[in-house]
Amino acid sequence: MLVNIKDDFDLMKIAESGQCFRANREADGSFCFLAMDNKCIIRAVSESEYEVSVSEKQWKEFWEHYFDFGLDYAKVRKLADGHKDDFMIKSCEDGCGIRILNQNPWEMLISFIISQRKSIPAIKTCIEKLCRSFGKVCEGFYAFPEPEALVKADNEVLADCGLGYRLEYIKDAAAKVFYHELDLEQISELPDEELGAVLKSVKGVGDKVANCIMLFAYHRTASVPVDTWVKKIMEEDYGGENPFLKYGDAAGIMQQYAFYHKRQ
DNA sequence: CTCCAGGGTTTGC
DNA sequence: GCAAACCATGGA
Repeated sequence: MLVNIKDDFDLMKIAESGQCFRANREADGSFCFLAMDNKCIIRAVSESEYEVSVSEKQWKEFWEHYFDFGLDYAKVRKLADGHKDDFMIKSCEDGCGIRILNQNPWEMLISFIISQRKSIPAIKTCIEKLCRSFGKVCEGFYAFPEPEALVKADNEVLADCGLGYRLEYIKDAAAKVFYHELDLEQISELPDEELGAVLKSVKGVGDKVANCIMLFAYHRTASVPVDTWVKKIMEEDYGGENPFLKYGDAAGIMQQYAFYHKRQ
């Protein structure tokens, strides 16, 4: 099916933005996005036209929300001009096309627990092994594992996925979700501060990982995950100050532009 | 071989 | 309250 996309949309930048770990460029130039047990192959055919592998129903009901087409990113990028914020103006130009995806909270919880002290390629490898070992077999791919599969997972097979010391964190998270000690859907009603506190009750989830889950799963765009790259930005480009807070509800989006720019 | 990665928890002061 | 030590593994 053909879809028309007029707002910022750069598949390569989104796939490499470090917010999703199961998006890849194929040899033919198309991009494959996997989310839980959903798959979409998408390819640019002209300036604003894209060929997608899913039905109109699936596109409207799932992927439009996934790619966050409800938000005007061109408008967000203009905020940097208003603050005369040179580093952020460059970041917005450089990162133009990035969007904050609406991803599954469970997938983000597990993915970002794994992310600590790992490079992005290593995270992707680790998650792919998890899916291959514990995910449902779908047409041409493995789904992201359900909580039940990880609760019941054999520790040796889990260890072979390269989790390292994070294995007990993953087990704790899976148990809390599977036995409804943590309801990832219900907590979506909570205000930012309480949502963050609940997420941090999971072992291995600290301030940074909680903020990633809030931003990339619950679309709390005021959340700013502070990682090694953001610390570098604050130290090297803003004299120790946090340059994102002044953007309020757009802080997390500006952070994502800056993260992309700094990593280039 | 060495270094470090989208950090968090535990320990010691 | 804070800083330092420690954590297991893969990719560059």
